Amino acid sequence: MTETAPRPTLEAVAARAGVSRATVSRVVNGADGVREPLVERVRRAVEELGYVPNQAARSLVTRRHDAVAVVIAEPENRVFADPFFALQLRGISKELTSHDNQLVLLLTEGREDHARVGRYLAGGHVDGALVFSLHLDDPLPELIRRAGVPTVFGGRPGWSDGRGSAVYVDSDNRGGAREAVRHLVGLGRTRIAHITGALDQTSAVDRLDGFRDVMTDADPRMVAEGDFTPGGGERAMRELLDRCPDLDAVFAANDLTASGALRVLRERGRRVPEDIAVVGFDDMLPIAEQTDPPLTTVRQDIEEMGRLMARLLLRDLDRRSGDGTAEGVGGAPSGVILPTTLVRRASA
Amino acid sequence: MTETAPRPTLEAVAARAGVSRATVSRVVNGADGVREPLVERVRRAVEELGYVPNQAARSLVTRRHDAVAVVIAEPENRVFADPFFALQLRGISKELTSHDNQLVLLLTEGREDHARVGRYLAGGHVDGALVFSLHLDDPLPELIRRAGVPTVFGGRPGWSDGRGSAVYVDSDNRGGAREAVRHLVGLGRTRIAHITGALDQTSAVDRLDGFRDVMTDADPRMVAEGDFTPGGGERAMRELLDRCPDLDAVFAANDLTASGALRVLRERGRRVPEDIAVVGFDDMLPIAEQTDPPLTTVRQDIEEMGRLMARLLLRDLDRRSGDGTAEGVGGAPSGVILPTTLVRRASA
DNA sequence: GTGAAAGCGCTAACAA
DNA sequence: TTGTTAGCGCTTTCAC
Repeated sequence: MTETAPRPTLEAVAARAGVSRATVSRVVNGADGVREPLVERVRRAVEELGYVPNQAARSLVTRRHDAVAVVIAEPENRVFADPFFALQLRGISKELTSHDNQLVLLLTEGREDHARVGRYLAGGHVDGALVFSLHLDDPLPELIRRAGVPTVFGGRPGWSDGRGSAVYVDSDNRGGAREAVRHLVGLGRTRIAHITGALDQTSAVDRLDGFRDVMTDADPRMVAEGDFTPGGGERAMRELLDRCPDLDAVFAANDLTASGALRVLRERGRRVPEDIAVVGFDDMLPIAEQTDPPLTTVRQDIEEMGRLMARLLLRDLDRRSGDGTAEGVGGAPSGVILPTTLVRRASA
Repeated sequence: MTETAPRPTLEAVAARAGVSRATVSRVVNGADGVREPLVERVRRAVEELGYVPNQAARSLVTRRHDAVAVVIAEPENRVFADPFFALQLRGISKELTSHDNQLVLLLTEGREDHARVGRYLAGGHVDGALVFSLHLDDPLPELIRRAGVPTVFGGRPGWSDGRGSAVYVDSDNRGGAREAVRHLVGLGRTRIAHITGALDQTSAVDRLDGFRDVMTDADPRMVAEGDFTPGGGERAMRELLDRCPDLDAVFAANDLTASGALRVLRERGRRVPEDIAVVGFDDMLPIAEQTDPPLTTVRQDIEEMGRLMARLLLRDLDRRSGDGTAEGVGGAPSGVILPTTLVRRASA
């Protein structure tokens, strides 16, 4: 490793180009009102010196950081068990990158971490935040609200309203669930069960609601609670089979859950889809394509969700820097709901 | 959203506590040499005002950012298809967090991104970098070297040495592979095949070497090239079966590959493990436990790898801030190799 | 159109 | 032990 290279400053560039710091600053920041020959000279000096602006110095005066925090609050291990999280990050990263913003990742696992995140957000290190995986009792939204950082949520926040508006991006969980169940109905199935996700998350609640929209007269015993994991899927599937041995279809709250259910069905000698049809949710490829049989499932465009969240946030940040203040995007509780599509494979 | 709150400054705290800015700074930064009563007064003022230090101002003078970049260079989609990446991030995040460092995530997908990353790293926005998923022809290491940022690599970098030292953390890919193959030998298998990973990554090469260490006289036709994906596993498995119909075991370069192989075996009516035993690598739970049959595989502690990388980097950063300069940790090309363990399930 | 000068909020000598 | 002071590198009025 070499000596810490003494990085050139604006001053140095100015000297080299024979102009003032102010002029260099203007050129570097693309402000107009500098005459062409000077621009050229400055550009060359920047090039020759390998000048890169010092972000800290800049932030100190502009109060912008061109950085966004991504907060992933997941006490359990779920996020880490499926690629959901990676895909969202990718979408976010692409969008932020194309707007020259940095992504600061904040992973939290317990209560202690919340305080830390709250402090960080309140510390004004980033211009905004993208927040995921909220659970109903999560203290994080409140901390974030108090921190006063512009925020976009991933997934509909679960708090009963009155707590002010929230900007969020979500999949059409309810509509997607309806489509899944209708598909099963269209297959001639009549004894359709549902394995829910973790019901402290709105995505699970919404999918359950979608199920009920179609199965208006569903026997309550046809619904078993899962938790979005394969293990939960297994447990729930066993319950269902014990309670209602004659069921002929299952809609699982996600693909992981479905994979657990499939395992139990195989173990109990039920053929899929002949005896029991199975539909999942997510279309996580490494899961959905690898199960036996491959899973019919509801696809949501995870990467696009991430992208859209970032886009909404950046737009909001731009608006704020115009006037001094701003409401949540649009001034009212606003959510953007992305469509889902049913992907047919062999399981239903 | 409310007005942008005018955050209190050191000055404000000092005024409130009736001391100088310097004293407040000392208290805030935990420097000793301030008498108890004053400390107390300052603490109270900080509390009352809700003071949070302005990181930009601090960095401007200290030239520390307490931030580390995590660079994940993955042109393909592989990282996003398995939870590898999430686990490493978790390990890194935990370690950084406990040392009050932030994690800046840099995802790259193509050549254009490399330049951007290089610029960012050279821009002195972060104190160091953790870099993953290097491929043999990757231009990134060179960019990073030129940026002069202290770096720890995840996985042994593939360049032929002479290009200077590199600090890295890796699993014992070769040893793990040996153990896997020996296990198959111990099972009485004699016609053992190997499906490699993407051979432009050292992990794949090392696992192949491990295979060869044990199967010294292996028929070259018993090795088929894969790419760490299920699809690659399928393709390779078909090849192997066509070339050597009498093989009785397969060691796959990772679990995803193994899952593809299993699918082909099932499709061709070969029983696992009776006819053909299969061993994977990684022990990615959602994959390894869900396959049919569950996968015997070589576990590497991914999260610990991430943790260790962060620890090494932070230690190095601390050392540097002591004297002005420093060599790569230990002053020589140095790698830390983490042990692997064989996990027995049903497939072998 | 360009430059001079005044800070942004903080740390780190140095004095007291 | 505490306070005073001089910048860190940049943007941004405000004159010219």
